[in-house]
Amino acid sequence: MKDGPVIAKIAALLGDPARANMLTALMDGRALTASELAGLAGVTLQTTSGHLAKLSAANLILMEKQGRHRYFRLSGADVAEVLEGLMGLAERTGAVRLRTGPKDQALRAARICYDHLAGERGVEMLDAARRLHLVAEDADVALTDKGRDFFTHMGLDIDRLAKGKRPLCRACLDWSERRNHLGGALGAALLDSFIARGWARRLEGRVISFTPPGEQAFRSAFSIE
Amino acid sequence: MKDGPVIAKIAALLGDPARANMLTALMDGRALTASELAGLAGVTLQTTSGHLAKLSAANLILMEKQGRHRYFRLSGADVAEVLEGLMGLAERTGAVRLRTGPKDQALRAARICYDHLAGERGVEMLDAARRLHLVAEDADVALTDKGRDFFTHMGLDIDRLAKGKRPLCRACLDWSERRNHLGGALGAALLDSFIARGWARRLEGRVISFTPPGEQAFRSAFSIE
DNA sequence: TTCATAGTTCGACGCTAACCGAAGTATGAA
DNA sequence: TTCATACTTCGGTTAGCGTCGAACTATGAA
Repeated sequence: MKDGPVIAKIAALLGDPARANMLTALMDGRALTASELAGLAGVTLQTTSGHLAKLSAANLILMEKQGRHRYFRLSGADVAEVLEGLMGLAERTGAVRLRTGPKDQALRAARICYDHLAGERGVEMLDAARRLHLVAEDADVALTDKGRDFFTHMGLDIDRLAKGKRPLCRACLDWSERRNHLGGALGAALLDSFIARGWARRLEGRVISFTPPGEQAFRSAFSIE
Repeated sequence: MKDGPVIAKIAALLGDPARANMLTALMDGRALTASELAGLAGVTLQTTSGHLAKLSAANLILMEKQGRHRYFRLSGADVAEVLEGLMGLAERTGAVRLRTGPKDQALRAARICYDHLAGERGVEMLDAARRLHLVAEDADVALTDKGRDFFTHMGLDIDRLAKGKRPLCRACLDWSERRNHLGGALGAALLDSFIARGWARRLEGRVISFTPPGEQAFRSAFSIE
């Protein structure tokens, strides 16, 4: 009698087809933009915006702003578990996952995100930087002393970069990988550096193409693989 | 995209406060009547009837007719689990259970159900009969050869009872215990027998009062405790 | 600055569903 | 048979909410 309404409040949120579509699309933990969710749910962007606001207010999803994009993800595994339970109750057959993100393989491999490296290479680089203790997880991402030495040795002027208004390091959500890569002034400087060294170059659109020796040098520099 | 609507269909059923109240009241596996559920949910009987029809159509609950009563129970533990999950999402505190059924302790202990024994004694008796293999679970409940000997030895004329139109054995849902007790011609004959032996007698209303030696004889006959 | 894209807010429309009164059915009691 | 209880069905009202068009804000690109 007391717990009915509280259950109903949450269940009602899951009980709309459009919202349920959005939530199931997020079930594998990826983050999607409002536009992507609108397409998946089959409703307009205005409608989607309203739905996402409700889901956020109930803390079922979290929002991460990124420029003019807003990425939404489930707030936790428990949400996915309840959805799984509901699927079980509905005696569902296997879920069909829609592939999102750039279809072009080149875009997936490496691309520019505003001004820094994104895609598989970008995510690999931040993973490596963490593994090598070049950066530490602070509120966001912070450069370590070791990292300062490392990037200085690479030819970057960290002090100059740190002077600007822009944060030196920024964890940036990757569009295709759905994981973080390195943004901020450092991320931008690194991409500039890679291009200056001839490791990679910009192609049409946002594609970044590493040359074979360039990719090898990149991997070697960050001890990848 | 394909599983959203199927989730939504179930979730929408849980998303109405009145239905959620009913379902949470059923979460401990007991069976309740439509009237009881109406009271718990705070809606009229008509409204409740409609809700229960929807929940039944979705196979979230099962209905068991019993004279002019209709008992409803959850169709399975998975329903309760999903409800638990939703409660968890809602960060609920402990649930408050409403006590249902006869408040009078005497009624709970033993009473007449139409014409046979119900309450704690009734449930104990059917449990014992199963344990002693006097009855077997058929579509309903069926007398075994061993049971036929047992009850014949007790002085019952099983052949005569079996000749009537009325089923010999019937599993009957107990009002207070929310579990089955033994009804049917055999159940009625047994209660008659207990009263004839002086083990128990009817008091005002539906209360059946076992005498202390009568209860002892009853327990001894069915090897209870 | 100007334009384009991403997203939100507002307002109005329309549909669904919860709700209850009233009437009808089914079962038990007297 | 008559009455009472338990429940269902029907009909009409009402309220909530999902939906989209249009306008507005914010960010990035040129």
